[in-house]
Formats: sequence, C-alpha cells, structure tokens
Amino acid sequence: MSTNPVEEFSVGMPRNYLRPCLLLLLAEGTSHGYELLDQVTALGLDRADPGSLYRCLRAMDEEALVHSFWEPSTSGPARRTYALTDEGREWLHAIAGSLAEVSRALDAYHRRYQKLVEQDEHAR
Amino acid sequence: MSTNPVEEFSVGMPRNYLRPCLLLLLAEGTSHGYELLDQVTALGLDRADPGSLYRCLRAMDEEALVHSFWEPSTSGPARRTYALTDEGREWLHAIAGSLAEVSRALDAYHRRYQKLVEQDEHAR
DNA sequence: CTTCTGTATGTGCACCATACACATAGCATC
DNA sequence: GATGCTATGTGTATGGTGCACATACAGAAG
Repeated sequence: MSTNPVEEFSVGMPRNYLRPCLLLLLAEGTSHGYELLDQVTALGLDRADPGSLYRCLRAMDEEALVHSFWEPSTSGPARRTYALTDEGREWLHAIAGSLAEVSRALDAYHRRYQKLVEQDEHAR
Repeated sequence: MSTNPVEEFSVGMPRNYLRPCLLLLLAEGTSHGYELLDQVTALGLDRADPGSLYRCLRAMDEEALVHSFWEPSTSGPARRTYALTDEGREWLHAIAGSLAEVSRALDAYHRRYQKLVEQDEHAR
C-alpha cells in the first residue's frame, strides 16, 4: 500500500456555510445556541465549533438578521433564544440561491468525474 | 425596499475546492497553468486567482500528485506542463468521495429549504 | 456540603486558504 | 520599441475556521 492518500487533507463545507444553516433553522422556528449546535449536524456540519456558532449568532444579531431574548429554562441555565427577522428571511432566500449555484457546480464536477471513471473502465 | 440583502456577503465554493478541480482536469489530460485557469471556470471557479492556482500546482508537484516538465510553445513563452501521477489519481478518487458528501449535505439543505418555502406558500 | 456531570454561553488566539496586488519574461505585431 | 497577449510566479493582508479555555447555572450523587 502506498502512502496514505489524502493525508490530513480534506475538502470542507462551503465558505460561510454556517450562516445559511442558522438562518434556515431559525426560519423553521426560534431556538438557542446549544440546541442549534446539535441541529446543524443534520445539515452536514458535524461537531461544529461552539465558539464559531455563538459568534455567528451574535454577528447576525448586530446585523438585525435575527433578534434575541433571554429565556429561563425549566432545568438548567437560562438560554439566549434567537428568532429570525424579516430582513433575515430575505437573506435566507438570497443565500439559498447562491448555495444552489454551488450545488450546480458540484454536480458539474461529479458528472465530469463519473464520465472519466466510465472511460477508464471501458479502456480496461 | 430595505437595505441590500446579502451586502458583500457570499457563500463560496467548498474549502480546498481548487485542488480537486485541478486533479480532475489533469486526469482528463496534461495541461498547464494558464490553460487550467480557463478550464476551472467550467467547474464553478470563475475568475480564479492565478497566484493560488500556480501555488496549488507547485504544492501538488512537491507532494508527487503531479509531475511537471517544461514544454516550448509554437507561439508564446514556454509552458510548465503538468501530468497526473498514480498517487494523484488515488487522491482524485478519495477527494471525489468527500466532495460527494458535501454535495449530499447541500441537497439536504435544499430539500429542507424547499419544504419551508412550500409551507410558507400554503400558509398564505 | 461537596463534587461531578450536563447544559449553556462566551473569549482569545493561531492557523491557513483565499484574494489582491504586483513582478517578470517570451513572443508577435504594428 | 511599444503594445498586447501568453505564461509563470512572489508578497502580503484579510478573514473564516478550529482549538483551547473560561464562566456559570442546575440537578444528582456521594
């Protein structure tokens, strides 16, 4: 066996992917950071960094894409609950569009890759 | 109309996307930097940065994923032509797999977004 | 009461991919 | 000999991301 392919190299999720994820989840309903930390895993961000997530929420709050309020918990510390604003919803639609472009690019890549693989198999 | 949505914010292509693009294109045939600069646009990287591209090629050369040789041009300066190695081809397959994971994540996002849009339309 | 675990939010910082600007050189043409 | 296109590079600042760490509340266990 040759040296480990893809040694410590990995393609990551799209740049700034966290923000669209949070906007989408908050469009589905209000939530708080610790809960969102789990929910984003369903969108491809496993073991997302808490620091980045809280910072992203805070930034969107300052940009008025979301607004936040403290909410006591029945068991555990209080939560800063976030809700999407109208402006945030506009952003969600715009960002979903540009994410679709990324998706189309990846599809183009995959089609081209598959074509290559088929040619290689045919050549054997 | 409110302030411009997505003001100077944009989701980008996946992190390290340039490398898989170059590996795929070189798997289709030998090429050189200046030509690849045009070819990557077909994979979603429009107006790719020449500096980043040449640096990426150089790095993959040092990692023996590709090898290069100077080739004179019939009209114009000489070209450093790159060709994929066997190890580079292994990487291509591995990276194509992880790119497919990203693609699945984006599909999950899109499905969830569409579901939300449909619910909003139904609620009107 | 003290400790431990789980919930919940946050800051500091270093790394590195990306983008921008810029430099160099060959070759053809006017 | 100046301009324009081809072709390859370097220097550097910015910014997103991830890692480490700090804080605090609450319940349960010992």
